[in-house]
Amino acid sequence: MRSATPSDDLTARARIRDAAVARFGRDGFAVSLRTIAQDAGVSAPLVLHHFGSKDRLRAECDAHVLATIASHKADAVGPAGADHLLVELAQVETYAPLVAYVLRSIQHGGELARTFYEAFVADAEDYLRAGVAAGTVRPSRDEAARARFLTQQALGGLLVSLTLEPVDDPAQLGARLRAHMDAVTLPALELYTDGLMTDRRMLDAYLVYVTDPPAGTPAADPRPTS
Amino acid sequence: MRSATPSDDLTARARIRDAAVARFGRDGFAVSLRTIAQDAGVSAPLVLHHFGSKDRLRAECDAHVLATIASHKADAVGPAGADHLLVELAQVETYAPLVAYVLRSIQHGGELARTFYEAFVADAEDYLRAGVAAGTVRPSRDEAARARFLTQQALGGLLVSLTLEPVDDPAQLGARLRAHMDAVTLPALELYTDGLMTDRRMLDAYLVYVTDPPAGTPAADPRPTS
DNA sequence: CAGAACACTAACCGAGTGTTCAGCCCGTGC
DNA sequence: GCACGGGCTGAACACTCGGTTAGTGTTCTG
Repeated sequence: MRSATPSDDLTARARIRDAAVARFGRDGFAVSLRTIAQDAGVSAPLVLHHFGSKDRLRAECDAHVLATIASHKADAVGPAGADHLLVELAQVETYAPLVAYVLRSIQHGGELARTFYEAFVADAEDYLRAGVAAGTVRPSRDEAARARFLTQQALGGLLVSLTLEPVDDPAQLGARLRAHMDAVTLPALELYTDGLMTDRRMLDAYLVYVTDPPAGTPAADPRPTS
Repeated sequence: MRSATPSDDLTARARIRDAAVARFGRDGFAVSLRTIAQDAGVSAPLVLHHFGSKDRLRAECDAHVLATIASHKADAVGPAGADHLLVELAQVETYAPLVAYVLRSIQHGGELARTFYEAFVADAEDYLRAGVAAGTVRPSRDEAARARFLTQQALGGLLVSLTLEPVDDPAQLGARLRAHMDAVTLPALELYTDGLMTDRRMLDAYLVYVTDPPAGTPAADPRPTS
């Protein structure tokens, strides 16, 4: 579809899409079409005229954000995965709205959220595998679970921080994320380097527990009558 | 306020409040008063008659959930803090809606969310302090930051997991949270026991970086021309 | 210049929202 | 018997929402 001239993408349609991305990222997906239209400097029906419905506008925003960030992912290959990419990207003023949109999307759930999340998990798995191969990262008993765990926690921590102390001005999102990283780096590096426990008792206990669970269903089913 | 007879709290008013907590937890705070009223088996105006406005109903739900969970917190003093309390509580069928409400609240932000979060952070700080004193937990260079970091990540991970794969039936929330803990326990214990890195290079590099930052703005400025 | 195609808007629609109001039902006190 | 008052409801209000329609200019094409 959309076989029109390339200049088509530089006109009001793109303006509306960008305004929608910015508004969605700022205020969530419950914002009205009229607000978006006003931001773009057009009338509300024109939004529908171009995108058909609010859902399709949302879908187009998803695709746009996904494509834009994916195209800039190769460049920003840093030492840490997952959230670090978003933080780096949010520093660049232009991409801050896109990052806000992604975070809003993950907070809200839905298809794009899962897509991004799975991509982050895959990235983390690659990084960890490379680290293990290089000898800088300890191997895990379940590499996939560890990659998922780490990205889930990193992304979730970011989200909690941002939800509890929301950033009003999207221009300050970059600084805000940087502050989050600053607050998190020391505890994270401590934990990643030395761990938390002084001995292996809890881990060992869990390992024998999980390989040889105490007879019957563990704790989920209070009455294992079957 | 509410100096009425104690039986007042067992009637429709309480029924509406409970229905509201359940619905808010299930579908978020955007649900209509009519839906809540229907759940409670009353008319929509009666909800207003009892609570004045939707906001005040929300506030009353907040207070109720906060009081109920706080009163049961002393009992469920477990080994891990923060999210573990919620998981334990969600196992009990009666409290599952309350837990859903809390998580929904943290996802949404607002006052109650901050209240709960800060309480969790304080709890984690206590646990960690006790662990350090008992010699089972390594001391940190910044205990407050570590407590905040750990609860933020644990809570955020829970939230991300639940948002990306939402649970439809509130009765399954307990099982769902238990599954999350199962998926997370092994990587977490591995990380807490052995850490992630094989050497101290990154931590040491960060420590000298943070105590003696390279002149000028550190990393935010891509062109340290100075 | 005619005419089609396009970008765009004012006015409107039906649905759903929180909220208000007049009044019903029913137990209680005179 | 009857007024009364509180729990409660149906109808309706004012408002906003996403979406539709009909019609305006503008612009490009032949």
